[in-house]
Amino acid sequence: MSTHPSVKSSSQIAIRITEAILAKQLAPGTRLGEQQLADLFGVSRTQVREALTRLMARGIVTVSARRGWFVIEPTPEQAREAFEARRVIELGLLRQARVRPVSGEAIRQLREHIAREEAAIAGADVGARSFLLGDFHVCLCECLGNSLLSETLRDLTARTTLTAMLHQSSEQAEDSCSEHVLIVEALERGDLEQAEHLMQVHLQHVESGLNQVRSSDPLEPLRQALASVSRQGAAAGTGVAGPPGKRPQ
Amino acid sequence: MSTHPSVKSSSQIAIRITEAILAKQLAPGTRLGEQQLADLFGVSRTQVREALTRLMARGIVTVSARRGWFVIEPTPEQAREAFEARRVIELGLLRQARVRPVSGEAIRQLREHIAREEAAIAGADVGARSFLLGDFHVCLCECLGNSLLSETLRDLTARTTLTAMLHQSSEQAEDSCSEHVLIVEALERGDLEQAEHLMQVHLQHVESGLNQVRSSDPLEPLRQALASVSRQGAAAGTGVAGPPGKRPQ
DNA sequence: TCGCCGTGTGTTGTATGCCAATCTTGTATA
DNA sequence: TATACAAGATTGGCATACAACACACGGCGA
Repeated sequence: MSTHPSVKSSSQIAIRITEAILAKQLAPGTRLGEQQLADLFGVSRTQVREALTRLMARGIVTVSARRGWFVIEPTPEQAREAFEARRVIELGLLRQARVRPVSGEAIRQLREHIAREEAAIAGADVGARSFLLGDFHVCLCECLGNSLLSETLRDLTARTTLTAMLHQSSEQAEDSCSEHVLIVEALERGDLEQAEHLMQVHLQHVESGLNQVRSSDPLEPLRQALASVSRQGAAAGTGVAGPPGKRPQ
Repeated sequence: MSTHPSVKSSSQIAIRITEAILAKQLAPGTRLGEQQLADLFGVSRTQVREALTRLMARGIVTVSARRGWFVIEPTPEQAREAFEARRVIELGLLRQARVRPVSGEAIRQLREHIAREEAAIAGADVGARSFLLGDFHVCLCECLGNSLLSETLRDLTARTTLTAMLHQSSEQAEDSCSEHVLIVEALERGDLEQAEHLMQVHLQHVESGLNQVRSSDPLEPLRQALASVSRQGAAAGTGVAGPPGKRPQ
């Protein structure tokens, strides 16, 4: 899978990178060299640049002039904004859903998604777990009938995930999953007010993890700078989009 | 300004195209030839492709394989989705704003924006008017403190504008502007519930314009196809894709 | 030893040329 | 009239070249 040369289009590359971030396989601040990625995916720099350009437009990577491309490292302020944006969208979504009742098919899909979450948690698959826990919100958005917003939400989720890595929030996977269950149950009952409340609380829980760290440890940025480096090495170890030849170990 | 070679980055090109769309200077379906734009901006195809790629990621243009790039032509269904997304975001925004009161500075900025709207309406500057009427919503979003969402909102506004052109909704500029006034006044009073209601109504008004047309005239797409061509020709007459030299009058 | 400065190296930014794929269009033919 | 075919135009993508710039390294002076 990793060095497979048959990756056709640049969008495939963008998707791979996004997935890697959502699965916590790419740490914030990771360098994404054009030539490196080109070699890895077996394409030319042209395609890689196109993919990175697209990701930049979505706010997932940044480019430092003539220095390179990097996975974004959200500042606490940016993290707050991302959560705020998620609150606006997800709560607004549930509120608007009052007009148009949730279909049974949507409920079924959400239940299926939660089943996958539980499987990933049971199987201790960290990557899949992280991905699915974030993807639930995207899935919910799609099930409520708005695929436009789901794209935005996916990007925001990526930011959130990166923030969580950077500020090492304690991801209580089981808690998140059970909260997802409660939300879907409320939706099934048609109790959208309750669903909205539960979502509010859920997002608050997710966000609160990093607030603790931030407020209690003022010299946290330094520790994180170092942690970021070590994690970068770990990412390369997985064999994924992390620099291929790079570390001779 | 038109063939000025000093247009540095591809983002400038993307911005120009976006502005042209928001100002209704680029009709939906307009062809955006790579070489054409390259000549126009005095850069190579490389830069143009980058800009177009970015716009595609934002859902403003599409590329038909080996046929060319085009300004999107939202289908009625897509138009509905865009409005739905705007409702979710803008109403959600106002609801979340209940927690954090609106600052006086924000009110001041919004009032200034409305003043510009009124000036554009009085001056009969169609481009500026269209741009400002749409930009109000983006501006509101930024004033309420979320620059992340404002980008998304800008793209959605672009879609909305294109929809309006395609289904030639009667843009009652004065009405929209006075509704903007009411919304800001509600915000100033701190009556966020009322502001939310007003926004709901306002968006409904904007959307309703095209529903009429769609239901009453089934062969509308053809007429629009021709209208699109004539506009395209007019745009090309200015020296191409529209934005730079603007109207030689 | 410490601090400053030139140089070398690596990476991106951009342009250019090239060629294949294929869509459009115009034309010729049955 | 309708179909088939050929010519032209445009994108899709690659390789390359080269400039601009950032950064690390090593030398030089104090």
